[in-house]
Amino acid sequence: MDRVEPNKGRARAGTHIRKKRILALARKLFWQNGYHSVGMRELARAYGCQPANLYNYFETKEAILFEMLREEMAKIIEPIAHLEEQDGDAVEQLRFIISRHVKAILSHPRSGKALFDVALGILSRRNRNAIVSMRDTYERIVRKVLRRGQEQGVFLPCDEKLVGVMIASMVTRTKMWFHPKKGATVDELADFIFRFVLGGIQADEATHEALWWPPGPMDKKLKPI
Amino acid sequence: MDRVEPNKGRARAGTHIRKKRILALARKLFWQNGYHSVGMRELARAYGCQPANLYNYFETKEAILFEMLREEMAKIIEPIAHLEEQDGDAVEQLRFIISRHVKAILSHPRSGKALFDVALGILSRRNRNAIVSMRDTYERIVRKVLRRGQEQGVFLPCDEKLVGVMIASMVTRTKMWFHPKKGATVDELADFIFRFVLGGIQADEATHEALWWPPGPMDKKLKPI
DNA sequence: ACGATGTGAATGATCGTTCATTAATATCAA
DNA sequence: TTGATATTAATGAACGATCATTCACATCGT
Repeated sequence: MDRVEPNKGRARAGTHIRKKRILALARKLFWQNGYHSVGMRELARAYGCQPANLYNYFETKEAILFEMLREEMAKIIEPIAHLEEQDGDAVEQLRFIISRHVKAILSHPRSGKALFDVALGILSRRNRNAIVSMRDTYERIVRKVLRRGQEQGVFLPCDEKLVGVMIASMVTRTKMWFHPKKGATVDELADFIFRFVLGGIQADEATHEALWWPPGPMDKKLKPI
Repeated sequence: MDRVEPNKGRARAGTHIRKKRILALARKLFWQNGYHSVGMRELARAYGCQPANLYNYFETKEAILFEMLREEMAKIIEPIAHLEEQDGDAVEQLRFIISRHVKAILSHPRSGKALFDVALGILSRRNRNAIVSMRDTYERIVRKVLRRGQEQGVFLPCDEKLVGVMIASMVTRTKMWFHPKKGATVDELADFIFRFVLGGIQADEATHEALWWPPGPMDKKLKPI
């Protein structure tokens, strides 16, 4: 067991770095075993202290989950925030978004459970709103880029919301199955998803045209939540 | 509260249909609130009996989860099982697979948590193997169809495993966000995903060609778990 | 002295599960 | 048809375990 040796009673070593240490451990354990399966006892044991001590750094267990999710969402949003208003090649912007998103998702260690979705049901209304708001920001940026691409004529007329959901679905799920050891690297995976989103798998151009031109009756109609 | 009135002490009214009633309630509650959040007490209350009585029908709480997942996987696999060996138009077969999968995913009521992935970590090794085996069957069928399409020349040369994962990612995640009330119907959603998989969102044919022909270095290399 | 850091024991709640027991019904021999 | 017996269905109380959390107190650096 990789328990950390805490500075026993040693003050002024920095509350901040201790919080970060605990957060890093929580992130690892929560992703590996799920929020409900990881108790404060287990987290304290990994950190190397008694459970009670954790409450000197976080008010509740939920607060740990919240701060962790906030950090992760920030890591996803920050690199692409400038794309919301900035004009430019929409294709390259989409490539950038997918690449950064995949890297953020696969940055902290190994695979894990579907923590994010479970978490939204655990958080208090206030905390949940904060996380959902960040997710909405991500979705908004993606949609802006998708719309920009349509205006530039490089993307087909399509429902940006729906396409955005599809992209997020594919990217977030990589956490469940991707192992960089075997097969491709993270960069190659991101590149694959990007190209898959752009061009699909269809070889026949004529059928491609027939399917997507003119836009079907639902291309502009879908209203996902 | 929609509690069912059990046949109090009335024997021979059918163990089987009672198990099915409990299973239906468990499915609803597990998807709505998550496995860990739904206790045997809550399930018993919904069914209209004491918690102890549930153990006349299921050995453990995990057994309920397992049977429920087995049913759901069967509902996904059965309609497409014949496609594994049967030759035919791969495009239509893929359309059929996606359509059936979406319908199976969205058949039982409303939205919910990411139950499936969480569940795999809860199940015993034996039960987990059974479910994973069914999931593998689904993946195998999809890959067969994707390969068939490549041989027929209607799909681009690509990694069937990777494309299969992408399709499953998009479809399974619909459960999280799709509401048939607003916007499109289930059929329209399935059609969208199908067309998205086929053709992506790209408008420019030249770029499409450049991106996908010849196949990139990783198109045949990726080895997802 | 004071605040940061950590302990150890205890809290009430909830969890899945077990137990002995009862009521209603089905089965079947006399 | 009746009475004995077995089976199914359900009860209510309790079990031990674990959960997040609290509290009073100790330790140590500055």
